[in-house]
Amino acid sequence: MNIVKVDASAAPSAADVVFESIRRAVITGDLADGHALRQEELARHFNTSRIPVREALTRLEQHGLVQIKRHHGYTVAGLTRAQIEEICRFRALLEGEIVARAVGRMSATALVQAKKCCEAFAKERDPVRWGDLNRDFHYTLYQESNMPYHVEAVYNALEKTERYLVDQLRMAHSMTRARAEHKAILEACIARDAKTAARLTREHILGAYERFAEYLDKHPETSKTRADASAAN
Amino acid sequence: MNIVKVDASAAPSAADVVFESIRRAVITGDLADGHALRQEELARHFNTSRIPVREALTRLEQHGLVQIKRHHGYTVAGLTRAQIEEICRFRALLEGEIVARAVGRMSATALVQAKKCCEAFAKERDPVRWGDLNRDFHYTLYQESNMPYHVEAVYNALEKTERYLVDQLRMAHSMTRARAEHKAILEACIARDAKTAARLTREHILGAYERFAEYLDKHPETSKTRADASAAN
DNA sequence: TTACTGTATATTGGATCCACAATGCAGAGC
DNA sequence: GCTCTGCATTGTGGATCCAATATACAGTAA
Repeated sequence: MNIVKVDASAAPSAADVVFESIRRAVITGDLADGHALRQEELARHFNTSRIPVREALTRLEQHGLVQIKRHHGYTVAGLTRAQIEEICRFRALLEGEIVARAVGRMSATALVQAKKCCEAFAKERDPVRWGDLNRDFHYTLYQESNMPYHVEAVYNALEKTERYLVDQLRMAHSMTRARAEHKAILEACIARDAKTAARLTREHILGAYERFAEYLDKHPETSKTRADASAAN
Repeated sequence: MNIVKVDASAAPSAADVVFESIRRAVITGDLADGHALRQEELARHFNTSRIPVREALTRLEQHGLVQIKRHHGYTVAGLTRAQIEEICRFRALLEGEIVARAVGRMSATALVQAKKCCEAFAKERDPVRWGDLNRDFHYTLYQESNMPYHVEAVYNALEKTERYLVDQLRMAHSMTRARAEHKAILEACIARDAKTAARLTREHILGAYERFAEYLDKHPETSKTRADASAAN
């Protein structure tokens, strides 16, 4: 047959669309922490009934991106500073292990792709794209680690904190620092130096948290998030 | 007031009940890998409509305990041997870190409780209870680590593999070995020796996988699971 | 016989409807 | 004025209903 082959059964369901859409809005920070997610309103917004909306919300709840209180509905789940810190430690531990394992297996094409991601990140001037480009760079390095479960865990951890950490990149020197750190990690990978790549990755992640925390200490009032609010119930 | 105080709003929803029930059946192995979960059938079984059943199933899917194929329904998600291995490595990495952190903070009451769990596990003769008792022991050690996100990740990882690994405990000497390993971990914790506790924990987890893998190599035919089957689709 | 087509059945995905809980407010009683 | 009760409104949790897809099978044409 001369017709392009596509798997029609892979078409996204309404619940998939709603899930991805809300997920994106939460992880980018477009939906503020604590924002109430009304089922009827979302159903109208996506032109469906409440059923797919509810499925999307239960999925998001399992990811920890939204919270539910019985008969009160779903709200965007904010993280406390302590939670953000723990998640960063979690990522540092795992991502260090993943790159260490991946370095030995990295193909030439993967390294080329990583270089491109690294450069794209370095060049990008629009802060809203930094999150995606940063993610692209790291996941390119991880893709041949053959540790899908670890990578998935990192992915879930990252998406919970990304909106808080990206803000920190807007600070003076933070972006130049991130560029340099990416470059150093990439070079360690090219040199097949697993130990260094792992250490640099851990430092990169924990350093980002440190700068985020410093920023919060200095300018608590500018915090658009509730990251420093204590558990509010 | 003299009436006992309970939070009525914390009462489980129908979806909660269905979720917990199916979850338990999957992690204990009562529901075999690949088993089809029919919504109507489950709804009748739990005396509800399909709506709470569907919510439970979407939650289980996010946990990776069941799989969905569009318009074909949900099935119990089995793991391949490679996946089990990776999850064990994941647990070893995290649980090592968690105990290391927890050892310094462990209260006397937690240590007493851990000792009780350790003994209860050692004494138990019914294999179906081993999984729970093993979990109780380890989580008692972790509960004061102040790393809830890490513990949660371990919990999710463990529940996916438990049904495969518990079988291995029925083998000759495996249970005695597990008892001894638990005792050694507990003693390292009492001695506040974080490094040893972490090392022993990692060895405990990876050792259990090794013995599981050996068992599979020797008796592939007895494998009630599809752990060694290649991706079946 | 064999390949193909149309239909019946089973089951899922989604829409609509209903019951009940939570909140806000107005009015009664003090 | 203050508190308490009852009602109206809003929104969630669950039930029922409908549409669309997948499978099985019978019937038909070559």
